[in-house]
Amino acid sequence: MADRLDIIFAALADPTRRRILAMLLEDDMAVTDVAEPFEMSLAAVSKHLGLLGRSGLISQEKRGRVKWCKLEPDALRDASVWMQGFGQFEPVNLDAFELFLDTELPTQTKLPMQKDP
Amino acid sequence: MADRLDIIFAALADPTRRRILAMLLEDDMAVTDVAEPFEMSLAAVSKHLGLLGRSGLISQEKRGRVKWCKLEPDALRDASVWMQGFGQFEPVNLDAFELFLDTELPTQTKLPMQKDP
DNA sequence: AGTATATTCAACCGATTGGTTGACGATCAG
DNA sequence: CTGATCGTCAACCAATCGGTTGAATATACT
Repeated sequence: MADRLDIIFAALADPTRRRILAMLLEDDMAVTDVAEPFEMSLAAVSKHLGLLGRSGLISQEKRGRVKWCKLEPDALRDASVWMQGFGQFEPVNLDAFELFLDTELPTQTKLPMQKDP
Repeated sequence: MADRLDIIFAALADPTRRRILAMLLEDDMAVTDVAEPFEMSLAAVSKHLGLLGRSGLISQEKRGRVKWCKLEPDALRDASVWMQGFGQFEPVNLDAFELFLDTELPTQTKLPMQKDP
């Protein structure tokens, strides 16, 4: 039942996981290396990585005995789009932005309003 | 301890709360009216609103016996900026959006990239 | 004053979360 | 084969979450 956005936002709602994502922004890493800067156990970090993997924010590929973690920034798109719906705060000017939406993008532009089952 | 981003993302990680935010995008609402379309108890919705209030995503002002809830989209800015750091992808339509920014808006347009502590 | 409306509070519940530890299965090196 | 390394699994724990119900508190209506 858990919506995709639920999972993404929940994944982002933890500082350890955000820090992991920031680390992976620089380069792919093995699980052990991801865990190294943290003060918690390896198992704990492994769990975080598992959750990030299930959320789609990272992918994991095992090569030999090491499992490589790779950032998948595309997974953030839905969440980002959702937030854009509220982001009239955005760079500047609400009216101009709405005008932009209405004129430049004839198709699917309206903010992704979401029905709930 | 809980970082501001923790609270924001956690607040967004629930479909009920996202739906509430979407409702408030249209207009300010009283607690009872917010609760009306949901199948859960009023108290449950009140809790959600409390959490949204603590997150800063909405503000609440009591006038008479009714408490008005107002969306505060600025609270999303930090989270949005954080996500932009990973979102090399475009907000809506990259080219058109940048054109929009450059033409309609002479001032502060570039999206801020963010360093991580 | 008495009643209805708007909202929260308090206590409770089951499920989930973020962490621990110790054992375990793979895989590599000597 | 032996031993070290990589990573997960399973069981446990305390805290939080999302929901319920019933009582309590304001404020408004008549």
